[in-house]
Amino acid sequence: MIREDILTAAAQVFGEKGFHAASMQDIAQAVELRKASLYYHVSSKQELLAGILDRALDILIERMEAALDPSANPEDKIRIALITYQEAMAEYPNLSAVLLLEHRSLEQKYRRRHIPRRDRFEAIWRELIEAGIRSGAFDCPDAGMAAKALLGVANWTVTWFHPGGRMKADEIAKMNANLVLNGLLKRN
Amino acid sequence: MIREDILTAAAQVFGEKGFHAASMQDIAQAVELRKASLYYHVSSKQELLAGILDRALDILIERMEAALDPSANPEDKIRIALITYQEAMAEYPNLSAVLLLEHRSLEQKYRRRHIPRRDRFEAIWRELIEAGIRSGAFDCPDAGMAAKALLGVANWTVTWFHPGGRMKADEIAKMNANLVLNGLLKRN
DNA sequence: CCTACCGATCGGTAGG
DNA sequence: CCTACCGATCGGTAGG
Repeated sequence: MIREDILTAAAQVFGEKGFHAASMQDIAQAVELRKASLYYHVSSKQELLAGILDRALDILIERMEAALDPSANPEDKIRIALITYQEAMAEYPNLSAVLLLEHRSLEQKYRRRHIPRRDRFEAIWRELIEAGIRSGAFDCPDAGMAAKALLGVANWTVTWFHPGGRMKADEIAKMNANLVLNGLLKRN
Repeated sequence: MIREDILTAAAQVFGEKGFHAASMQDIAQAVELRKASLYYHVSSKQELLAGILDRALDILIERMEAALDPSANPEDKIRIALITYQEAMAEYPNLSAVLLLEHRSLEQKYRRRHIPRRDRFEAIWRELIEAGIRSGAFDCPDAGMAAKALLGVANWTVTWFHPGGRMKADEIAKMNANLVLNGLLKRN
């Protein structure tokens, strides 16, 4: 589908320049069409942004669900989830960057659909942490805050990670998972 | 100075809308001038952005240096630095948001001046962590990565914190500091 | 510090 | 999917 190609190109352009700095002309050039032709496949720049955010959340949630073993203990679940999440972000850097940094450019209409989905994604993390508190493994006064901290560690990587850098994505993912889990686990 | 007022207004507008979504007209309106009059005090929109980033780094570095006791142990230093940093960000939310999220809108000329300053700021954190590794207090395989993780926890708050929310800034600062330090400290 | 204005570019539409 | 074009707005300047 051409629409998929346009979405991918838009994610790249939005991810590199930011939503408002990117133009429909930039996207048209990336898919080798004229700007006006984009509007046969897409109704507006806003709808394109919303489509990217949907796709990004779909992929990330799907990956995490596929990786999580329901019978594992809370500690292992969080470790697996965190590593999977970070590796998926490294695999789809443009989608991730747009999801995490550009959603504020969404206008009301689309934002009201998106924010609840994003909140549900955040709730997955909070529930994983709550399970670890209930089991007695974690020493943590507030699961919601811990989820924000955990997501801060993971999400912040989109602002600085580049594939050619000193460390590979999976190394970063493991080290961050170790640090976060060490921070959550109870001390004896 | 009127220039200071313009900088403050610009930080607010850039912080709320993002650099490219904000117009010089928006800033003029906020300081009750005509758009053209801004150019008597400021040479360009880019220079405004650069001025905000300078001011933000100046304030944050000054605060941290004032709070740090050189004779304290590494663990206490990091705790104090982290709490001070987060409270300063809560006190200057617009400057902080622009510093952390809008620097990529800087054009080459200004970016080349800014990035080294920002890197030096990051180096402060890495060195604090290295001191803790040397003293034997921290169990951490890579100080640079730990600094990125720590900054992720702190910096990510600019994307979600609002003064009227469930938790106050100083509570968040303390909880994040506890989590990060717990993550860094060696287990016995 | 203002009014008036510039060329460029924006998102989007008409019509085929 | 194209050419041609729209009104609106952009950052910035001229001139006083």
